[in-house]
Amino acid sequence: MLSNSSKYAIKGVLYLALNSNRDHKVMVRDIYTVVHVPEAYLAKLLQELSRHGIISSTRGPKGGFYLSEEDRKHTLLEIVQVIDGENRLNSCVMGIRNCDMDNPCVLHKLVGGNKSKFIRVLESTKILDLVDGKQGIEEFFPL
Amino acid sequence: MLSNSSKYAIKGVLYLALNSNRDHKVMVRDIYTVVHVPEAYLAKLLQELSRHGIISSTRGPKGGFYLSEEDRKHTLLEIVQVIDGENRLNSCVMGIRNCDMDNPCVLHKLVGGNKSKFIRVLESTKILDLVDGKQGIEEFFPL
DNA sequence: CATAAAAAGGATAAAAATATCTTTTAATCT
DNA sequence: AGATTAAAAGATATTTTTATCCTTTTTATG
Repeated sequence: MLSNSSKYAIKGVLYLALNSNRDHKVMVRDIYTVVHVPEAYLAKLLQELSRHGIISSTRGPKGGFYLSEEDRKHTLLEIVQVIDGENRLNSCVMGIRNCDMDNPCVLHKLVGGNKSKFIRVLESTKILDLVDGKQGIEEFFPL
Repeated sequence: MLSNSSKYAIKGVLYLALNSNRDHKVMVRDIYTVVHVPEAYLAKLLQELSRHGIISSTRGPKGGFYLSEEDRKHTLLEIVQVIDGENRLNSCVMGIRNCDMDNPCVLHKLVGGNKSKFIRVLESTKILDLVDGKQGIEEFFPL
């Protein structure tokens, strides 16, 4: 449903949400040990998100990745779509051909409701929603 | 969430549910064109299910795969567990360490509810439930 | 008993996902 | 300007998943 890559990406972004801003950028090196994702791999994912304007980055000394206030308004779904592509989430849970959310097959009806709900959650959850909750920051870690 | 292999397996079993019984066994050859799964690959999956006693088979002329009345009482979850292993479905949706359904992380709470529901559907749906519905057989195909 | 039909099993191949390594580009700081 | 730092980009490697092929074993039937 979600690839590892997407999960990694979300974790990375969550770290950024908690620990970065325009004046405090963080290097992949600071992130990867905390979120338990291989450094180079995480770098790739963040680069991809950056290219798509989901997160921000600058090169060079004092550079790094960070989230602007605007960035924080992006949804989890946007992250997933950048990393996994548009299709993965929308295709039939059961892999049935010619079957999607609009025209669900019999198996789809069984489980499809849950899935669309899952997507709706991703769609309606902004990055800032994750952090602005009542929970303390600690609750997020270890990721 | 579900591997392709699991989906293939479920489709194959569904075909068996609709088209086989102890007195009418079917060959992989009859199934694979209908459910759009590569012949040899489907054979492997069905063999695996057969070894685990989820479906039945006999060799030789007039042999093939089929579902006994007992077989039909197996759940979709059992199929998935044979094919994907126990772990895949139970691990955290977000891939967070030390997080499972009993001790959900923050991200888990967001989406975890949907997932456990998904699992509960798989768990509570027997093979015969799929076929005994009001829907006509045609509705299941093309798979 | 011979033969053919069909699953079972083993070994290999191809593709996709995951991960690492190396080089390039851009920013900052002497 | 030159040195250094860090992301960006590109190339390569590894692992897992998916798929195929080929041989062996079992079994019904003539």
